[in-house]
Amino acid sequence: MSDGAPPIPGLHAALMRHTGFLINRIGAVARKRFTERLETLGLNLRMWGVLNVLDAEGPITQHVLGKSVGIDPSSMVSTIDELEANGLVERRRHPTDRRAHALHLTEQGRETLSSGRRIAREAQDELLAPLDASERKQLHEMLCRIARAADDARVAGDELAETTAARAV
Amino acid sequence: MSDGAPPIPGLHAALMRHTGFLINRIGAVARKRFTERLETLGLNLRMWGVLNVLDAEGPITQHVLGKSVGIDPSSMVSTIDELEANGLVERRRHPTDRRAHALHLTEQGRETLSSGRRIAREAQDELLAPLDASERKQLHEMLCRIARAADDARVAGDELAETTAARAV
DNA sequence: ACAGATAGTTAGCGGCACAAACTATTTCAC
DNA sequence: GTGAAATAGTTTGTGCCGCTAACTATCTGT
Repeated sequence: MSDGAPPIPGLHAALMRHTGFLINRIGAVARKRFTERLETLGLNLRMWGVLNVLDAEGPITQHVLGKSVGIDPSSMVSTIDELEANGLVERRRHPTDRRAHALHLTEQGRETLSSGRRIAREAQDELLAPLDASERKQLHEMLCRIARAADDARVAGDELAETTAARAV
Repeated sequence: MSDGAPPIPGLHAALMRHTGFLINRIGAVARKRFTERLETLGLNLRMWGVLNVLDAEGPITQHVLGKSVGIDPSSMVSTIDELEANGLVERRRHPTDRRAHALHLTEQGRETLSSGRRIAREAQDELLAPLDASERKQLHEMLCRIARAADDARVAGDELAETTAARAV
């Protein structure tokens, strides 16, 4: 650091070589930045994900919601607790299943979501600043494929585990 | 869930739209998988990063190493502790600065690193399976640009903070 | 020689993902 | 129908990780 030119940059070439490292690192930065911005709305990442899916899917249960956002059931409890305390979501009675809740987005929830979307757009523009429009599209498409494949593998792994467990019984 | 076809996939469209969400999600999956595999070598992610940079940069101090890998000084202590306990790294005397350690990679460290590289290659191939060679190259190049920009912003932010602090004094 | 910066260490906090155990309810097999 | 197993939600606890603050030892600049 005392040398004139920095002998070692913040990101070392030996690590930049690995695509996995880059994704991991960028993901961490993106998460951190976006989390900071969401705080201005009283939201965290999980709450933001919940609002999005809830808006798209109408009233659903915590279980299904958790699957869609990638939150396990126990973490879902506190997430919904907070959202409900802030008046963004309501736990209503499920029409047919008395074990389950039907989660409803409130009007305020919808408003907060739309503010969140603006913040998300800003954060994304900032993150993808080095890319032009067509590159962003390419990147997005490739990431979609990777995410799908990774999720398929996860689901397949789950089913395999279940099958194995069943076989063991 | 009781419907025949799954009404909601593991990754919901409302979230897949956001590139930031995808990067974040994929980063988490990649991290998790790679971490599991590294366990077979008795390594975690931070230790793996340290070995890589140490191999590339020869003996350096913990401070400089931390900057390169993205580990803060306090976390670096336990990381090096573990590596030293496993005989992969040695804390030797720094030739000119008695406060600092000169970190050396041992022969065993080099061997473990090369096993780690094989594991990293496998994990990367698995993650990027949906992409062909030219797409992987494109993706990598774009991610490099994003990571550089993000890191530059971070450094600039640090310097701004320092300047502001200095001005305040 | 003294003030301030720097390298390393220790301790502790807060957030998060995950697992285990529990209650209430539903579903399925018989 | 009735009992067994599965499911929705909740509570509690555990371990990891990144971060901060405080401390000692040493270096640097004037």
